[in-house]
Amino acid sequence: MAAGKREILEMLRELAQLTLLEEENPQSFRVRAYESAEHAINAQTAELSALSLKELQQIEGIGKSTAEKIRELIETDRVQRLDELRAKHPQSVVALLRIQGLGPKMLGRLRAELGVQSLADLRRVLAEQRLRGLKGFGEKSEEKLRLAVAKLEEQGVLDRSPIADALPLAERILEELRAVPGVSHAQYAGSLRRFSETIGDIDIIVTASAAEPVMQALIRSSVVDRVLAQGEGKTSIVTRGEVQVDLRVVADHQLGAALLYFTGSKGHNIKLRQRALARGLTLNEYALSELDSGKVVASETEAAIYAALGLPFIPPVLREDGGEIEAAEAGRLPLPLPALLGDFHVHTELSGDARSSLREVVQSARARGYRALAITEHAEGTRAGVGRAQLLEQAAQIRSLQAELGTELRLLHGVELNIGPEGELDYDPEFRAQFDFCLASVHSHFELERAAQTQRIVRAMEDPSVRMIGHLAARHIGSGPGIELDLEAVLAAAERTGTALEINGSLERLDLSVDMLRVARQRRVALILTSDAHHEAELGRIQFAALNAQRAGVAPEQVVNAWPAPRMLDWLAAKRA
DNA sequence: GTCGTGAACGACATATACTATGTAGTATA
Repeated sequence: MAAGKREILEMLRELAQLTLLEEENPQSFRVRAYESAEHAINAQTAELSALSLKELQQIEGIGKSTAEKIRELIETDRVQRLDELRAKHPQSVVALLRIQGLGPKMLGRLRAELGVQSLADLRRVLAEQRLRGLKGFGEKSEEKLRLAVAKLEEQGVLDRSPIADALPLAERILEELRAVPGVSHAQYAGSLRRFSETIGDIDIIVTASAAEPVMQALIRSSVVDRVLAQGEGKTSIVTRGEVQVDLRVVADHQLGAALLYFTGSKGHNIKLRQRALARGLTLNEYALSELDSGKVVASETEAAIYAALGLPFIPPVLREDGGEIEAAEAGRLPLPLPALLGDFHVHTELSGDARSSLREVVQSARARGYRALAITEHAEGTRAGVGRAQLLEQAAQIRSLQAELGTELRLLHGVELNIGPEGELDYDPEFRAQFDFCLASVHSHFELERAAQTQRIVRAMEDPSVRMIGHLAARHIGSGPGIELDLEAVLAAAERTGTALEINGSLERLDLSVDMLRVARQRRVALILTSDAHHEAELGRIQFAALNAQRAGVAPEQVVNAWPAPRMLDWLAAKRA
């Protein structure tokens, strides 16, 4: 099979890693070039195997050499340069790079001077205490390496955590740190603040009158398994759940610079620092200053630093080094979504897996200023599903509640239909037609092949009762990859049938994903943000959906619940042709 | 490795903290 985007990305990643071993220098131009090519390819949405050598070179960051390697991979399924490097640096050696604290230079010396070619070799020289004999190594570095090897063998390399795990953990740690006397501000930064789907480590910024008590509070926290590093300004720990947490304590007036630095991304930071240099300024995690005099230009807020660099504030979710600085400069940053006026995927205690009463959910929606709310229990096709009699009873309750509410909040009696393996839906057409709002989603048969999955979704869309497809990919971040789909075919069907697609705000799902949204925003497909709340307190999750939409650059015009209330209500009332 | 300038070559490399060693490696965004 011809290589696709995934294979090309894997090739570039491996080239970068092997070249790192080859040159023993992380700053090598080649390593950086492969990494930037990986970045460039990742941003492509076109079918790469169809691109010629020339067309590939049109992509910024792809030159002659990389373009040739990509074509070579597509045409022959192998790359000569890669094979050569693989021969020189066997997989057993590459694997050693995953040991924390072991970089390309030390690894190079272990190979050259002690003949280490695998984890087994490394374990042997550690046992024989031969490492401490090397220049620049001592007992401590030997012990540190021994510990790192043990950790790697125990449970593999530190994995990235799904955001659904990392966010609550970060909130919990922040709560502990905020309780420390002298702390004026504590928040998370890093990929968590950029709202990435998975989080490598949790970065926390604290401003406080003194750093030491804050560091001590973290080290003594019950979540801590071990301390990796501890200095005056920075402390790193690993939690018992194997998540690394980095804490920085800075002065109040440094908060903006610290946040900017620790929020990243790395590529975004480098671009900002280069931009600073071009203006005779230098940017570090403490301040933006004049290069020659050292005079501080801005440091207190991120906005002030961006402004001093001639840029508007760039929201954290956009700081991925994906052209956002250029867009900001040209005034083309995507607009944030306006206040959302409704939620169209909410469960009450009637669903077996939800907790709040109808009244509690409605109260929460009112408090949020919503103009529309769809109550959408699971239909009978799922485990937590609800039968006809109960739904009819709920319809009556909703009618009477609506009478109390007047026009302030329009209640919709909805349901979340289950899409069966063949696209079949719950109940019967007449019963489904009674609902104000039906969404349909996949909850099982994830293993069907791509064509069958696409077909079942399209069939569901063609049913006149279905207004929206819920969590299209049916994935669970970190555990279930979801179903394979022909996204273009699904989008075409959504356009044709006027079916909206959900942006589900549950942190386990975040579905449509950012990648899918980037494709969907090119089409005339209506999108609806939802919380998929199973408790009244979870209505706020709709903001996570909004972050995902913003990250993908979705325009407000495409989002039904970002429209003015009359237009949104018209859309809901409209019967499909 | 890429890219821009000018047709082969030079420029490109942000800024800092921590650790274990006595200058450098590794790590972080």
